[in-house]
Amino acid sequence: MSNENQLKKNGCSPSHQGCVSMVPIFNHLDEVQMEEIMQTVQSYSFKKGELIYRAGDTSNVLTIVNKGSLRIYRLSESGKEQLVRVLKPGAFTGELALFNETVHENYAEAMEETSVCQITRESLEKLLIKYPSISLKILQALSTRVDESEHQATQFSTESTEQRLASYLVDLLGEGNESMIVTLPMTKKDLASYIGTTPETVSRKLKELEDMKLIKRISSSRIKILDEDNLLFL
Amino acid sequence: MSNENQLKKNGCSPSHQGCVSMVPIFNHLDEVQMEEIMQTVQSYSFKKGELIYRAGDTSNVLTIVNKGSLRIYRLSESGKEQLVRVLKPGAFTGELALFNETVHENYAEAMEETSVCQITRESLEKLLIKYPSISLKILQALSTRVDESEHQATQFSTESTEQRLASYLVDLLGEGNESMIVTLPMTKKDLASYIGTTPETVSRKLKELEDMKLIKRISSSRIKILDEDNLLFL
DNA sequence: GACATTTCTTGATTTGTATCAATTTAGTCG
DNA sequence: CGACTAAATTGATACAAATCAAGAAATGTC
Repeated sequence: MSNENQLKKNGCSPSHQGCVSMVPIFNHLDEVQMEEIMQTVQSYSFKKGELIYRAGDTSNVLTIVNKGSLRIYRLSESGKEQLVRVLKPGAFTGELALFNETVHENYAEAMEETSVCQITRESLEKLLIKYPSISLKILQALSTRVDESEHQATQFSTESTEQRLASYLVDLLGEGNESMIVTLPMTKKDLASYIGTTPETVSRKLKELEDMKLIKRISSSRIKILDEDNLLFL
Repeated sequence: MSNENQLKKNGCSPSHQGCVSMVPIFNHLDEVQMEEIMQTVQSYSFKKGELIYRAGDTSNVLTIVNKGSLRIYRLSESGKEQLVRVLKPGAFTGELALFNETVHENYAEAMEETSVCQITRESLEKLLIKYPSISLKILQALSTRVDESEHQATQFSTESTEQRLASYLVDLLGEGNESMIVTLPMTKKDLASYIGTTPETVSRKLKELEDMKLIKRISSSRIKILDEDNLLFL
């Protein structure tokens, strides 16, 4: 942990109950088993802007988001920052350093007041042996992440900024959102970093999409999707 | 399997011995255990250009490369192809469709005469329960893949084509290659697709790097690295 | 609620890279 | 081996998006 002075450990708070019962990698187990896992899990909270870990740190814990959100980002060789993904409750990070006994390659930063649970390598390995279904859940999660990340890489290398922005908005919309209104979960600066462009270009492209009557900006962070099909068809 | 007529199944050939004893996810086990796994594994071979699977296919097997190489690529929404990675002996693919019981999102094509081993979901799940260390190996491999893919996405979004090409060449060089000569493992067309550019630009950038005395082209597919440090420092 | 600070937007300009077109080179096969 | 096909190179041009700069809006703070 890179900033021990800043975190609050609350070993027995009820908050990490949720942590176990809520996350996909554990919540398929029964009550007794989850109770057992709770004993092995530590809960911490971070204030906005605090780092859970940074690139280069060694670590032997898996970090699971309980409440709030984490910003996972990388720095390129030339020092530019790229937002890799945003972790919402139930998602985990730190698997690279954990499973490969190596250092972190990315940064995890609290985007708001955020509480996380951490489980050590030893505890997790014991659990994986005792409950192989947990392995399967983590394998599912990781293979999905590989897919998402490769999808993103493909978009970066083959699609225009406009297309990437448009499909990001449609992704945000998700299934069966009647209102057709999406709320941007991050600043435009982070959004730009996430889709691999600059804030200026995001601003301009949003205006273009609005001019084309594909979207309508409701407020600075709320956007109404007017024409989902043509957004994907750019 | 998308082209059953084209593949040759050779159930009892010695080739899939190697398949098990060679791959990182199994070769830490002892002889008897590997023998057991060999019983559950099927071996197939593919000719150059044949597809092992395509996007949209359902599948319940994990495919492990035994000999030869596979080209894993994706098509973007707009139909452009992007080379995601090249699988060499010991590497595996198909985990998304396997673990998530969903369809493939990418294509796997033999780059040359290639033999693979396949293991079904049922067999693998039994093995994972019996030998949890296999889970750990797969978790290691997948978390490394997530890291590599996110690294690539970050490069796409933050680095210039020239920098991406240069760091690709340095990556190819690897550790302790005395000769400082790398051999491109794919056509320039595939290389262009892999680093997210066009063949024309690859050609031009290689010339620029040569003009800068950072590399020297020996033959069409062999390149001598003259100045590793400055290649990374572009 | 007014001030300060960051974020966002808009404009003018530059630049990197894609695209199109034409050779040249390399690879393949009868 | 020469003919054919695909791959690679080179040049000219077009264009998307980054950069630089400045003002507007939003957000946070005392």
